Amino acid sequence: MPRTSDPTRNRILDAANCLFYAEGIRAVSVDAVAGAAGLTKRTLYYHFTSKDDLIAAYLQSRDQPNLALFAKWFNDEGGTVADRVEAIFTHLAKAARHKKWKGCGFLRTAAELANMPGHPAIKIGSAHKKKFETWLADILATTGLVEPLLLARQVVLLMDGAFSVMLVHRDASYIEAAGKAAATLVRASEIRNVG
Amino acid sequence: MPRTSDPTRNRILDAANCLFYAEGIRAVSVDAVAGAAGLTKRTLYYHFTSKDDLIAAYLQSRDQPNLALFAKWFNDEGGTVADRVEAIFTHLAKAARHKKWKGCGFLRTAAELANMPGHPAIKIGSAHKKKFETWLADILATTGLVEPLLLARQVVLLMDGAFSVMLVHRDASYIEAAGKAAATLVRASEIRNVG
DNA sequence: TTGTGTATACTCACTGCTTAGTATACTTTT
DNA sequence: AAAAGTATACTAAGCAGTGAGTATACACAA
Repeated sequence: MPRTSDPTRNRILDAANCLFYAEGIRAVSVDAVAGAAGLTKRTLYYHFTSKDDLIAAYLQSRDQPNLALFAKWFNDEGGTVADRVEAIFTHLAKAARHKKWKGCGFLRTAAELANMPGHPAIKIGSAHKKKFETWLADILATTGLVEPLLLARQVVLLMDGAFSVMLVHRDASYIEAAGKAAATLVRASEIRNVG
Repeated sequence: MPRTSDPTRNRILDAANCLFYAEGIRAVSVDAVAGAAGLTKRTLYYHFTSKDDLIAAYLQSRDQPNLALFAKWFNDEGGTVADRVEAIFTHLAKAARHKKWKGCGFLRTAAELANMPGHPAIKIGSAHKKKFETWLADILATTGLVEPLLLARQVVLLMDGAFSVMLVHRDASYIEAAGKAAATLVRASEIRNVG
């Protein structure tokens, strides 16, 4: 049984990450991933039991890095909580202007696998989104805002809306509009708390 | 050249609508659509030039019905504009609890075709979303709210966020949270206008 | 130190199936 | 007869997954 730190396994995951994110899950064959990783399909099947297994592992490998990036964007910002939440969107809009940007891998995979609700990859996506929501709710609660759970959820909805709408319009100003909305909601929560 | 009102063409579109929405674009073969429509693939190719053409026609056929439904949900509701906007989300949440519900066909198609930015189906999706945004902005402007364009866009972002997040969590309370956020934003816009 | 056993990590070649799209011919309608 | 519409049967390519075998490395016994 190959170990998690296996360099070959990681090479396959890197290739899967590139291809699945760039082209989509169903559009990329196992052969293509193996080829990009510089080995044969049979070897890939030595490290992963199936394509579904590979898809799940691909998303799992994106969980921590993505969360860390959002946290960094928030933490590097000064000002009020509203400002710092909006900063996440500002950085997202910047990233989204790059040509290779194709939205959120978790959401796109869930959309593609909408006919398989119990798919392992969707569960991993669900856990990932929940982690972000909880992280944000904790921050909002610590700041003393009212209804931090609801507020965090609403910010998440704006963020995921921005991810999705971008794939339709390819216009990063939507992400900035979402950021403004998030800031408005946070400030409304501040006001309600003070008053 | 077959006409738009062709009953056979519509039968194919109905089948495409059911299958593409239920299973996804790439997961459904042209054969499957033809079979569900009760005819052979060759006949389908007489009415549509390619699978991409069929996909685009499928989304085009959903444009007006979907917009009409949202308008009905809004118009049937009494109360303030905020209440009526929130009503759209409430109805959406109700629809989303059905097992067959699989989110927004336009967004899911855009997510699946994220590697083909210029695809006709994505352009149709873009036009559809723009129409809804414009319809809402007109209402908000007529009501005398400040920045109706931005506000309409933010409501759209919440709605599309709700569509997408639902595919990950399968929890309709997210749609209600989005509705509350939309109402909060609309009311914040009212307040700013009055003050 | 040489030989034997074994697990790891890999490749080549393949199966069985599905795919989008087409060449050709038949039927029905006008 | 001519045109529209449909079916049968096909091509050529791609797909996920597998059977069978190989190179390497490392363990341990003689």
